Amino acid sequence: MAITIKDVAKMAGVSISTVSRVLNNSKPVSEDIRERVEQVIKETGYVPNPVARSLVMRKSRIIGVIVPNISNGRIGEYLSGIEEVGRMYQYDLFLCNSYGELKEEMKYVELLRSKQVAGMVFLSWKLQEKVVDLIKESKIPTVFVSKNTEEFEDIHSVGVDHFHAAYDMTNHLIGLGHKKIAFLRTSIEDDIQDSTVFKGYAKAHSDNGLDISMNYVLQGDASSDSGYHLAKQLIEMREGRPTAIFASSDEAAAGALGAAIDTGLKVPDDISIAGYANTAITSLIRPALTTIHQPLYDIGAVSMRSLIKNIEGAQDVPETIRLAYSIVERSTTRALREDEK
Amino acid sequence: MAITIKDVAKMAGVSISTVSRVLNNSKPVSEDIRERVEQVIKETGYVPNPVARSLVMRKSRIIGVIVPNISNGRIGEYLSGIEEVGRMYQYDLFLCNSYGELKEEMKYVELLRSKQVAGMVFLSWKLQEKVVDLIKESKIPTVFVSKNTEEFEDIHSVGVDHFHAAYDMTNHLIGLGHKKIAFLRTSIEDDIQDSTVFKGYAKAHSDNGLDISMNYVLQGDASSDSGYHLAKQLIEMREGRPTAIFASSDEAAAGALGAAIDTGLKVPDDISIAGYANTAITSLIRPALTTIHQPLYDIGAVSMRSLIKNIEGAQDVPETIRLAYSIVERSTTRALREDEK
DNA sequence: ATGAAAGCGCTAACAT
DNA sequence: ATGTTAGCGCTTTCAT
Repeated sequence: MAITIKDVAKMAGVSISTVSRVLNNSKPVSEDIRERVEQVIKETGYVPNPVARSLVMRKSRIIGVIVPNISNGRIGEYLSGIEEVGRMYQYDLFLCNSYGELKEEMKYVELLRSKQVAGMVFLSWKLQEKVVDLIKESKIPTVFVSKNTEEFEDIHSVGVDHFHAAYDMTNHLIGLGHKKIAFLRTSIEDDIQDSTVFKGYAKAHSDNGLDISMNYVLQGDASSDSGYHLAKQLIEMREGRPTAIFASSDEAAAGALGAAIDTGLKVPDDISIAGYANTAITSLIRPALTTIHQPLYDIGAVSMRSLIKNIEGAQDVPETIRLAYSIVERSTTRALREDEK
Repeated sequence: MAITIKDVAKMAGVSISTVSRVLNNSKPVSEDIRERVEQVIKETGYVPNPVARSLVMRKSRIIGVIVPNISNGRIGEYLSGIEEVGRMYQYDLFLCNSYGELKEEMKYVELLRSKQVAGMVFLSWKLQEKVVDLIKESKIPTVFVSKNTEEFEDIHSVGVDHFHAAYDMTNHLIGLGHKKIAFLRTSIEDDIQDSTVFKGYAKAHSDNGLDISMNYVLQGDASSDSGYHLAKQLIEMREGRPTAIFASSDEAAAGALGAAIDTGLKVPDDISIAGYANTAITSLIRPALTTIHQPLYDIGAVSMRSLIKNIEGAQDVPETIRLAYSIVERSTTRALREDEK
């Protein structure tokens, strides 16, 4: 059996309340007694039992983290940031993999609530109203990271302005002379018009007096496989083959690049490709991928810090934190010559 | 306040022990009472408080998972497997990122012990004796995943036979006619002779009557950056440039490939490259990377399953589980012509 | 400033 | 078969 507060009390010749007081600095304790207790703690290596603590305090130093896919590179980078600041503030992480499924998300929120977590970081490909409501009702301080956080009111969220990010990239492509820009969607919406990223893509077109053709807007998921197959479809178009592909995930963009190379196309000579998020693979593949840099690690870190501030300050002002993104032009995009436009 | 066992007992008109019994099926309860209690539970949506449970049982349904780097692709795949079977058996994951540092690893083991986790999955780039000893002493059921598990006795481990995997790949390369095979090491050992993977590389040479040149054995880490710079060194060699590079991580191999492409070399025409682990990037990059397939997801899943079996069976027979690996020949390697040998 | 005692929500030994 | 009770290890009134 591990040593308990009782043992420490006995050894120091004081009551357990006193030990608790020196442990938590909750009430004044005379100097000599404090020293005696601390001495015993050091000697015995006593560590308070966090389980007992949580029970009585109805609160733990555990942050529940719900993610849609642990093995995804982007999630990994968020997680690094989350973990880092969690550790800094002595919070522990309780990991839940929702597979992006609403049912799982709901289940995990309930689970975390029963675990008495101090707070939650909720990452999702696409936020659903039902979970948001459940979380609000649970009163557990939560920060959200998702592409569609702006659809909800009164929630804490950290991220990038996805609408403008997509807008800027599309605009950039148009500025390069591209008019036939395909868009690879990576999340399933009931209605495409709901997609924040798509809205940015569409707005950039209309602002430039360009129509978008739904033949160029393909639906898949964020995987490289999906990008590969979608791009293949695009490349095989008899006429009107797009001159650029904008994928809303780096993986899908990498897949598209693979498809281009496999079908003998040169990138960016024959087709331009742009990704989304600036994950590690973008600078690893050749040609290196043009993408939108998003400070994933920072988003993770900031969301965690903001969450902890919220927990400890017991404040509850919904905050929307937007971090800067930037277009990173690498080697998969180029300007069209006049005759190509 | 959430509803407790007391409330349920009162509402069902029974004692809390009875409720506890139907909850845990620990003792016979008459059919009608059981039904009444279950009815109340359903109506109220009561969920037992796992914290209180852990306190009295001195055990939780939490598995601590210590990993060296969450954002690493390989770790992500292990984690998926771990998470999946954990979920299947209703165990929750407590995540710790050690950054591969012994100090952190030790700290986390202590932390997890105080959290009364039911068991641990310990992933490490390189297992150190100190932490193994600490874990053994803690008596917490633990399964290890690391390249050097065979250096330790009486530990549970799941993985691949890294010695033979490296041996086979080197042998394969030699069979292709390569005699000048560079080796990119990815983990820092005090003594290179300690490295299991290096041993495989060396043995394949000696078995084929080949000497290894330490000029070809470069030391870096598992990152693509490291692979990039190391490969660049190799490529710039005035004479005796290696005809093949065997990197002990896919990322490093991908970096090496980038270096080759950037310096105008054709792969595999001018140089062959092989990686290690068959992570997602290997089939994403072009040319697709020859590597050693390791069932990462399965290793995660099997280690978790084996751990749970251990926890629940209360057995403690150290087991060494070796899963099959295989050489995956893709497009970064080729056979040398007679005149090139 | 210190100690005694209640109680957090639950399980399990003991009693009936 | 069911209820009573004693903790699990800790924090926090409430006395002193």
